[in-house]
Amino acid sequence: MPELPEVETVRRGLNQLVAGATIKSVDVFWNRMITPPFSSERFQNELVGEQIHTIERRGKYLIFLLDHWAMVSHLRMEGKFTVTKTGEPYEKHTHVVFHLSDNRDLRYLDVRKFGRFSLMPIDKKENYGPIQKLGPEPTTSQFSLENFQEKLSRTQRAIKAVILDQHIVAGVGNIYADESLFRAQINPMKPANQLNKGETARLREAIITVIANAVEAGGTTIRTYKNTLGEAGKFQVALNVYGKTNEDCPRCGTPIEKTKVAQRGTHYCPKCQGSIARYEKKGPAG
DNA sequence: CCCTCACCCTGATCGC
DNA sequence: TGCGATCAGGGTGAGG
Repeated sequence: MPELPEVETVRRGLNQLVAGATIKSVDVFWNRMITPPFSSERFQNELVGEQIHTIERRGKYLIFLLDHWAMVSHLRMEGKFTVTKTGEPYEKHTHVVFHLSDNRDLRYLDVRKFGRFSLMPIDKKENYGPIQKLGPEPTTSQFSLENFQEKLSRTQRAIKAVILDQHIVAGVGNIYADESLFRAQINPMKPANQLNKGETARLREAIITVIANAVEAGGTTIRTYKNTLGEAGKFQVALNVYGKTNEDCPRCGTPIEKTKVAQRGTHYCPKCQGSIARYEKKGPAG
């Protein structure tokens, strides 16, 4: 499940492997992967002869800068890139193949077919709606405390739902949301507008630190996948709560609990972060 | 505007 | 052993 650190790791790998290469032809095997306004047919045709100059990232989006086009790629849940020699048998779940002029393929694999590609004219790349709407990158210089505080004060949604919202801050997904809230010792269900100034500052720092540490570790690898870009991360050894249900909290030894917040599996320490009971909606017991 | 939830997909795992 | 139900969750869009 690629979040910012995994996508950044993929970006670095792609820049090493395919920057400078030229696209000879493109095969799309799952048409829905290519988003409007362009059909998959147009997508394939427009990319012929384009050189890949560099690959950028914004939030969880990859942006391939070509001669005339910016190709935006989102890996969603399970998207992966591989680089292989042309002619190697396609692995299962191969949906898009960029044949390069140097006898290699850049291949896109995605078990669940959630990933998406789209094309923007290079001079209008800033107009790509989904990226325009993103919140700041989670770095000290871009993610200001004042802006974060202002956003939190305007909603009573659960704080976890808010930090997963890409319009508030870009790049945080389910793993790093849980880890950041644990680090800041804040309950995931706490209404955002109930965080005091100290908690808000702590959470901002936690998000910045957790993401930066994960980028440095090359992301988190839950399952290994040979020869796949960005899947040799080491951050999983640093996880404190994500996927640790019933294991001892590394801070206080209390068993980690799992619940659902904003339709997402949510791991937290009931002692360090407090019980969720006081935030649960009243209703029939069950 | 604010918020919740279904949907898109497949594979792994769970309960019986 | 089989088999249906459930879970996994990023982003979008429908609808309350």
